[in-house]
Amino acid sequence: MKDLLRQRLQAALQECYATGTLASGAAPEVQLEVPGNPDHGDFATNLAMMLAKPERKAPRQVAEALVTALGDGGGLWRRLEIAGPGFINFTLAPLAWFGTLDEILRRDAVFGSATTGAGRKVQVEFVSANPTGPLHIGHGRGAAVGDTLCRLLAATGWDVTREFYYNDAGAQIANLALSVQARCLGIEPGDERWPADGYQGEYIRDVARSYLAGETVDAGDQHVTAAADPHDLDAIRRFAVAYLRREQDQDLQAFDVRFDVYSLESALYTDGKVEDVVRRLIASGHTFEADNALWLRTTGFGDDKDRVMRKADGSYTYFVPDVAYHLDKWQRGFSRVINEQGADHHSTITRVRAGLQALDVGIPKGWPDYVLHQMVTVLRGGEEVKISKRAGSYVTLRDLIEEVGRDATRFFFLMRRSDAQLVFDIDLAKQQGNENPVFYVQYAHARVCSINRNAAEQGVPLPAAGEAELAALTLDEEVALTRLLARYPEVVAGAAESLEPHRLAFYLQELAAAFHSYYNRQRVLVDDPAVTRARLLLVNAVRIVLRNALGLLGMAAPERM
RNA sequence: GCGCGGUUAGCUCAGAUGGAUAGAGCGUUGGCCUCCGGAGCCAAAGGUCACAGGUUCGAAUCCUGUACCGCGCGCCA
Repeated sequence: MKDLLRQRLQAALQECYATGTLASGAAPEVQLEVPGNPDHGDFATNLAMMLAKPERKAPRQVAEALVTALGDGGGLWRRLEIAGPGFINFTLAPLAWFGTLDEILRRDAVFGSATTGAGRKVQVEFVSANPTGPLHIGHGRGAAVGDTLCRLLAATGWDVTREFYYNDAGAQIANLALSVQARCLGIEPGDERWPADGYQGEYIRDVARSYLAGETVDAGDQHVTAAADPHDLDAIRRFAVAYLRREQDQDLQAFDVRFDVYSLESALYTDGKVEDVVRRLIASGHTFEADNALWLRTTGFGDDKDRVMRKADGSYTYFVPDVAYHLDKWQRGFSRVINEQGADHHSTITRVRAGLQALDVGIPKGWPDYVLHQMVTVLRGGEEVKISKRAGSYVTLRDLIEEVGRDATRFFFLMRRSDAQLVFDIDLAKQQGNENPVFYVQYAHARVCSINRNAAEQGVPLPAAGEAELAALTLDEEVALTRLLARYPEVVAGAAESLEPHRLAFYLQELAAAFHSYYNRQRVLVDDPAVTRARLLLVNAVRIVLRNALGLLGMAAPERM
C-alpha cells in the first residue's frame, strides 16, 4: 500500500517537472507516515515541505502542484488534502483496504515476512554463558532478545546461524574446578581452606555429589564419566564443565531456545587458532613486549589503553581467544555477525574489534555488530531480589520459567528496549488478569478461535477470501483495524532492521487492544450472512497476525485458555 | 576521572530514524454483563519530555554542555 502511494507521488513529482509547475529537479526520498491523528487520513507525506527549499516556494504552494498532478488516483483514495504546514494527507477508499485483508488471509502464516535479506548469511551469537553455573535472569533476557532477533532476521529473508560460545577455558573454569573439589572434600564456604573467589552456590554441591558418585554426563558432543577422585583436579574440571553445560542446555530447552552451532573456547586452543592469531598479530606489527607480557597496541584502534595478550605466566587473556573466535566467524563467510550480550561486557567490543583490525585481513571497521542488553532487576513481593553468582543467591532462568511460565517470561523480557534497564516483576508476570499484558494478548487470539468455534457450530464456514465478501465491512472501526493489520509487515521489517524486538511486543498489545475494543462493540455472528462472513474474515485476519507475531516472540497462540 | 546506556503522566515504559494537539498499560475515579468467553470494554483525571544553549519551516527525537541513576574501566570472563 505504502509502496503504491510512493510510486504515485514519484510519478506526480516527475509530471510537475515535465510540465514545469516545479523546476528544481530535486528528488528527495518520498517519506510516507501513518499519522497518529486519524483526522489526518491514512497516510501523510512531507514531500512538499522537503521540496520547499530547493523550489524556493512556500510548502503549501508546492503541495498544490503535487496534488493537482496526483489527480483522483484512479479511485485509490477518497480524499486528498493539504494540511498544516504543508502535509499532503491521503484518505484511502475502503476498497483499497480490502486488498490488504485479502493478502493476509491468502498468505496466512507467511504474512509479514519479507525477502529483504535475500538469503544472505548472518550469524547471531547470544547467551554465551560461561559453564560455571545455571543460567540466571540476565542470560534469560539475552536468550529472549537473541532468539527473537534470529526469528526476525529469518522472517525477513536472512540465512541465520544461531551460535553459542562456551568459555570453557581460563581462570574462571579453574576456579570452578577448585570450588567443586572443595565441596568434594567437604569444605564449606567460610572455611579457611575454601578457595578465594570460589563459587558458593548450592549447585556446586550437586556437581560434587554427582562427581563422587561416578555419574556420566552427556552434553552436546561431550560424554564425561566422573573419575570420582577428589584429587584429580583435571577430571573434576572436565566433569563440572560438562555437567553445567548440560544444565544450561536444559534451561534453554525449557525456554524453547535452540542453537545451530556450539563453539568451545577450549577448541580454539587445541586447534591452534589462538596461537595462529597471536602469530598474525605479532607479524602485523601491532604488538610489543613489556613487563614480561605481550601487549596489543589497541590504542591505535580507539581503545583508551593498550591490552595484555599474553600474561607474565604465559597464558592468554580472554580477548585473545575471542579475537581468534571472531576471525574464525569471518573465515566461515559471515560478512554479517551480530553479538547479543549483556552491557556489563561492553568493554570487550573495542578490544575485539581492535584485535580484528590489527590482523589486517580486510575485516570492516565496525564488524561485528553488537546488541547489548542492560541489567535486569528482579522484584518479588515489591522487594528487589539481589543477584550474586559467587554468593549463590540469584533467580535462575529455570526457576523463573517454572514459576511464571515460558510465554510470560519471554514477553516480559521483550517488553522493553534492550538498552534500557528492566524491572522484572515476578508477581505481575504471574497474574492472570488484565494487569498482565501476556494474557491480554493471548486472550485476543483465543477469542477469535472461540468465535470460529461458534460459527462452525452454527453451520457458518469460514468463507474464502475475496474482495466481494469484504465489501460488507463498512464501519470506520473496521477500516481502522485493517489499517493496523496492514502495518504489521513494516513493524517486522523495522524491528529486524533496527534489531529492536520490543517493537513487536508493543505492536501486539496495540492490536489486541483494537480487537478487544471491536469485539466488545460489534458482534461478528449476526443475522445478516454477508456481514457475518465479512466480519469472520476480518477477525481471522486479526488472528493470523496475532499468531504470526506471537510466533516471532517464541510464544504460543492458544486456541482456548 | 574516562567510556557506554538511561532520564517522557503517581508507577512501569513506548514514541515507527526530524513532523501536525506527546501515547499505552498499571494505579486512581466513574460507568458497561437478558450480548460470539467480563481473563473484556467505555470515559475522566493525570506532562516544564531532567536542565541550559544550539541546528531549521519544524526537536522528546540531531549537536554541545550540565545534573542525577546504572554498568564498565584487571596480566577476570
